Amino acid sequence: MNYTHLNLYDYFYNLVKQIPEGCITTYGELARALGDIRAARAVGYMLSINQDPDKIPCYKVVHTDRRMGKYALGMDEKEKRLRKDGIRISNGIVENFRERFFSDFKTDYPLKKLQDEQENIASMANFRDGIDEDNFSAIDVSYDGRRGYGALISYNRGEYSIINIEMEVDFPYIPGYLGYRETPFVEKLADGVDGVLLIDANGLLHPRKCGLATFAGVVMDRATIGVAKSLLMGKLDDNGYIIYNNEKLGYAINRHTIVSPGNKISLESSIRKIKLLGKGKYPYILKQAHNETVAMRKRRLPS
DNA sequence: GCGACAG
DNA sequence: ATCTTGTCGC
Repeated sequence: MNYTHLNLYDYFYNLVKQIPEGCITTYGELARALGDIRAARAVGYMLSINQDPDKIPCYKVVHTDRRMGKYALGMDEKEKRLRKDGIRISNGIVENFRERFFSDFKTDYPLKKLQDEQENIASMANFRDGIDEDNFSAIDVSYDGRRGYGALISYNRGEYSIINIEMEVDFPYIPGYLGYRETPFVEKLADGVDGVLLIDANGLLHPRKCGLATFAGVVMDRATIGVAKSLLMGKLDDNGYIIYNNEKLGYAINRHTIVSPGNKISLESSIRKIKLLGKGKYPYILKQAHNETVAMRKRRLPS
């Protein structure tokens, strides 16, 4: 199963280049041009790692409430560049915000298209048991800017083994779109390793029923279980289940161990498996995978 | 004004 | 996730 490989960084920086001379826009407006207001923080993040502030004019992006916002080259520099464009600033507030506000981006709202794709992928997930659960692997990824460090720790046929990889990412973290960021790691790490994949994320417990565990599970036609450390959405009922729109989508083993099925496994089996593995706590194998990715990243940091 | 917001 | 340029809703 294939899916859209979109370089959201490139797409985004091209949107920023569209802001006309003498105009400003907001983080939120750029997020809407991407297709989802929930990308607003990712907009700030992508601007913060902008490698070319002269060609990609991120100084033109300000807060919705007219505050100037931050700038990697310093607030004074942002104010200076804005003033040069005729933007009036007083006490860090944009005075002529209204007449200089630009929102007419030429865009095809890529995140909306990805949402449609997620719904389609979700419709292909199945939650029937049948896969051998005795062999399993845990996957996690750490980041340093656009560089990602992924690790897989597997317990197969009584033996532990570890695989790690390093790749550049072309998609930032945006709540609801983790599949597009991390599926490439899952595919590469789990290729040739059999058994159930435990993924540090949600599966069914997702606004479009397509968290990373489901997304990657369907793409790879593999059994996956999502084990998140915090609640993305929904409410806990009296029995520990997580309910969203009157549907049971997940289960909280504890406050920091949120289980939802990804693909080719039921919610009940997912709960049983993770409860057993972690003895009611966050499974150690997932913690190990996380520790490994952090170690990889620190090893690579400039010495 | 404070929390939500997978990683 | 890292230590970092947000927004909305209660």
